[in-house]
Amino acid sequence: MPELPEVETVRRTLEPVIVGKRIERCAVCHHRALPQNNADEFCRSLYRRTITGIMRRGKYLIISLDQKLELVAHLRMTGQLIYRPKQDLPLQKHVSARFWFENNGELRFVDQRKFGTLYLVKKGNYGHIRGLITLGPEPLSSEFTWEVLADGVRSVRAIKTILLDQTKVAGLGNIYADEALYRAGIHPLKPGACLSDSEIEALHSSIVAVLKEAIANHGTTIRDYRTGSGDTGSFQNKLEVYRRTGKPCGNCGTLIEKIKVGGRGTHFCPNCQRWDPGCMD
DNA sequence: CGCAGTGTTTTTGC
DNA sequence: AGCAAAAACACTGC
Repeated sequence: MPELPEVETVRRTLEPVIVGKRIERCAVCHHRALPQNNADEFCRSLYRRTITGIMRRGKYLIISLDQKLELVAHLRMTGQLIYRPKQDLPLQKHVSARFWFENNGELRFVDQRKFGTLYLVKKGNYGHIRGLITLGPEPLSSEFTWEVLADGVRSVRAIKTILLDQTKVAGLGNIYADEALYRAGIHPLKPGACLSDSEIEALHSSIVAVLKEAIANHGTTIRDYRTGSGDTGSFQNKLEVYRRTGKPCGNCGTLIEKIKVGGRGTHFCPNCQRWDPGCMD
């Protein structure tokens, strides 16, 4: 489910409705969602805490509370964080955790595959959230220049694999890695070290552009992803290669192909995205 | 019915 | 260093 645009959309949709609210009760339905916290202690610590903000870093959501606490969430494949203003959320399968607020309203963590995780930490104490502390640059921040991308790309690994490496760029997943490479006209198997400066510049602007457009469209809903309001996104209608195997490329008409790169399904146009295996010589 | 595949990440062993 | 596979799990599609 959630890559940077989806997590950012959840952040933006939750912010106006949960910041300032006070948690009155909490329930943990799937204890594995808390890899580092005891469920009882977790709920006790959250009792009557007020939400003071919600931030995003890569694919992590960080909900700040008073008493210098932070609730860090990673939605992994199918996690949803949805706020409902009344007690009107119907019973549903796969509820991992529930947070009830004063004066009604509930924030619910739903996760079909149960890979998603919640951590309650003292502000900034991310020591045991390894994926968070090793995160690379935020692609929509000013620190993410094409030169920074060029540094990350210096490797014999396939460029698609590098884009999925969260220590090189934070927040790209399978959908937007494929879409960015298509826009930049770069074959997903091309070794990072083979990219020219102009290709890296094109890739850099493609990454920024596709992420911004996806956020403007509230993310991509294939199946499970929902915004913080429970709505689907719409960027699935604008995908150019992802899940378009066998359909014509919008640029040249060649049929989109699907291959495996680093164990992940990878979609590309064999005509627009070419690669000379001799580039490593 | 059975099995491969799915938006993520981490760990292990080569 | 980098790669592949496996592991968390539930469900869909062929």
